Amino acid sequence: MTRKPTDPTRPAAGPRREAADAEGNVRAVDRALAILQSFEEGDAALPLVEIARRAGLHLTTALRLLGTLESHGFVQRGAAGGYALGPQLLALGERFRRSLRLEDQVMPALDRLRSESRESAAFFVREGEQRRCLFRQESPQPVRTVAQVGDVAPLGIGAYGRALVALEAEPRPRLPIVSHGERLPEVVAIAAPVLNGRGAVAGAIGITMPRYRFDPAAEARCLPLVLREAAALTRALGGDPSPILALA
Amino acid sequence: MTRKPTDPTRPAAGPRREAADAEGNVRAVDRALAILQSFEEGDAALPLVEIARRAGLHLTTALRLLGTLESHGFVQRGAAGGYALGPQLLALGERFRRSLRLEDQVMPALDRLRSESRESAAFFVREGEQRRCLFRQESPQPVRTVAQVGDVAPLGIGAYGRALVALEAEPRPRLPIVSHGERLPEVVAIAAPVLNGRGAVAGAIGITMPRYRFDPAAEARCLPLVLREAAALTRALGGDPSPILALA
DNA sequence: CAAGTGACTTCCATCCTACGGAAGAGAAGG
DNA sequence: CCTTCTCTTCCGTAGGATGGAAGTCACTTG
Repeated sequence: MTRKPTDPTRPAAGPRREAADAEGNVRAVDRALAILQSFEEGDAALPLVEIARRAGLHLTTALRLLGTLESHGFVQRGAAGGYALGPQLLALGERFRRSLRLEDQVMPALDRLRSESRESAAFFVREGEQRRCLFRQESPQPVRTVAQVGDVAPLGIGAYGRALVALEAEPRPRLPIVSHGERLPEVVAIAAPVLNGRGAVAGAIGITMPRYRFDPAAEARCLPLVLREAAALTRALGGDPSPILALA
Repeated sequence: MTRKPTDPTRPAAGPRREAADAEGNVRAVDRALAILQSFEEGDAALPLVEIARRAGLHLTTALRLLGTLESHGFVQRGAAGGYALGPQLLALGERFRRSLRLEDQVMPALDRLRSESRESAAFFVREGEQRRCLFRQESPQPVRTVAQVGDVAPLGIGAYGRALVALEAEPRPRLPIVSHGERLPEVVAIAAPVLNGRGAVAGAIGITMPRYRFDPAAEARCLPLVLREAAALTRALGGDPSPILALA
């Protein structure tokens, strides 16, 4: 018999996270990946003890796993003597993103959106019952960054989240979708779906801005922009934008 | 018996890579990371057999490790039934990059370089005896992309590679450094070092263009741009740009 | 200055887990 | 139908990962 989901003999106390191992997984790898995922936004270099605590691992175990991760460049030792995420992750992350072959089409569209709206533009894709930010261009204005590349958010809420399911929702919403503080307070987002060559939803493109900058003038300026780029990007991906334009 | 570097009984032919395990590493983790690294540029989804061959692993072993990697989102199964890199890598790669806290300063500088030069701009950091591309803004012109975020290249060669060591080279080179087809044929690059608040080299910033676009007019336009942004970025990082300007 | 504290590292015997052989399932092709 | 190929499940074994204990080092406290 193999690993039970709940093991009462586990180190206990209160490790923040737990290596939520699935049945049949390789434990050592589960734990190593749990270590990587124990790094949170803004953590520069974490001391060994902290990593072990977060991942719920024995000190020795964490040390050994970190050594292995380090020798592959997945973590690196900080100058002040802790462990930080390593550069190999950047290389693989970009490789993942390029494997989707969206960058060449999406980035120019985001560039146009940003320069014409002077707001942050982003592109999300659906990932099961979530969505993930794949690309982003920051507003040239000194605004708060609310989202980050690689982040996940729920489907069905927020402009991007609703845009991704817009073509299967009943009743069909008008496009582009505008959300006022729907997921994040004080934030307005405008988004529309993008189709690929097979007519499926490839993602959602749009712009995000602080609410105080969203007035009727901004609305009149930005909505057509988003719609235009959603259609342009759909064409660039070999798709037919008419299902999108039909809801405009 | 364990795996020798060369094992005649291996699945045949030539496994392209080998899990170059270091002493004291956790084997299962070594192998899992080797699987991740066996994905190359342009590989969309690899069949299990191919992954096992590249990583030099038994089929069963590769399958089990892939299962574990999949349950953490480090790989995902393609529609056509193979394995591809997973979205979790993007999240962690970006987290790594943000942990360096350079993005807010570097990206605006790259934006300016790109929009004023209409060429691709990039920022490299030193990583031991190599350098790695951390940020990049693509030229608006339809040019060939030569480098990618996350890529590594050697130090000491190419404009960026020489800029990173410019302040310790003898004799000191003039800045910015210009390379004509030095590392990549048909490519011209212009780069200069960037200093941080402690006076150390934080990285190198510059632009890259196809050789045919580099004429005296382009040179007169671009060199000051790179120098200006190297100094501006140095100031933005709290450093003193005078060592850079002294070599201009 | 010595004792104490806390983070990190090394060592090693034990037990359990990852391993890979073998065989089954499933699809594609002849 | 049989062959061939890729992928998957199963299970006994052995070698590897584990974690306790003790050692090192730097820094603080009495």
